[in-house]
Amino acid sequence: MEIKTAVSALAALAQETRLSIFRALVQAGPDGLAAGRIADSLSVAPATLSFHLKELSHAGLIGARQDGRYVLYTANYEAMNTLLAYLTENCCRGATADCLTPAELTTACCPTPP
Amino acid sequence: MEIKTAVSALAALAQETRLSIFRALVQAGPDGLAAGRIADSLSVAPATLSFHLKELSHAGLIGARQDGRYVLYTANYEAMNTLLAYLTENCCRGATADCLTPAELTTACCPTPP
DNA sequence: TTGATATTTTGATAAATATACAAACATGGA
DNA sequence: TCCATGTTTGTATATTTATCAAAATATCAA
Repeated sequence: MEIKTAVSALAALAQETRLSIFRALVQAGPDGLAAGRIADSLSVAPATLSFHLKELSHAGLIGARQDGRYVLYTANYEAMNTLLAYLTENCCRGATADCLTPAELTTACCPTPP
Repeated sequence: MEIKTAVSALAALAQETRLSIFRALVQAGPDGLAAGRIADSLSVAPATLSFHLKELSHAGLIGARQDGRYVLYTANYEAMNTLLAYLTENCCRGATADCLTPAELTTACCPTPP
């Protein structure tokens, strides 16, 4: 993972509204959530929500698909897992046996089958 | 974990120099690294490095201890693990069996024995 | 005590960004 | 066509953010 990619992802998450959106999507699972439902549950104005969704999307942390008149957003689990692995990469240089391996972290959440 | 805590941690990491510093400390392990060694390896001016170390420290991501005329900085593994667990909390609401549990993530790297 | 090394603080500067809202626009379905 | 769902644009405002030079602090050694 490129450091610039990691920095954009972290910057996108470093804001309360966006972090809440992202966590809601992580918890929603692969089916995702319609923009309207996110707006309702977080009490954010539609235009403001769109702005934040775009930020997360640009950072590669979420994806979107049209479903009828709804737009369903989903967490990009692979991107998240890659970020987690990047943060802990080469942890302790292996000095502590209990640390998770990069492989274990890249499948931390909803791993996509190869 | 409080969302504001998570946001400060993410904001602290959302900068190239600081992310590099933090990753270097994660890899250095519990012994840590002297400020000077970090400055050398990243080619950052001392004052600038101090500024960034303080940011990371305020966010609770690193700690420091004096060692002779050196100051040794260490990653706060517990804070990092807590952050990872917060991001993935309640992932998929358990729909995917393979997801790591919060407990597994809070010991992702260099877990502190209870 | 004096000098040398290591690190932090301060003050100044310069550039940039970030968030929110209102209103207009686009798209899909009944 | 009309309504519901979302997105875009323009605008306003406030707030940071990163860096450097120079001075200050701290520890050790001669």
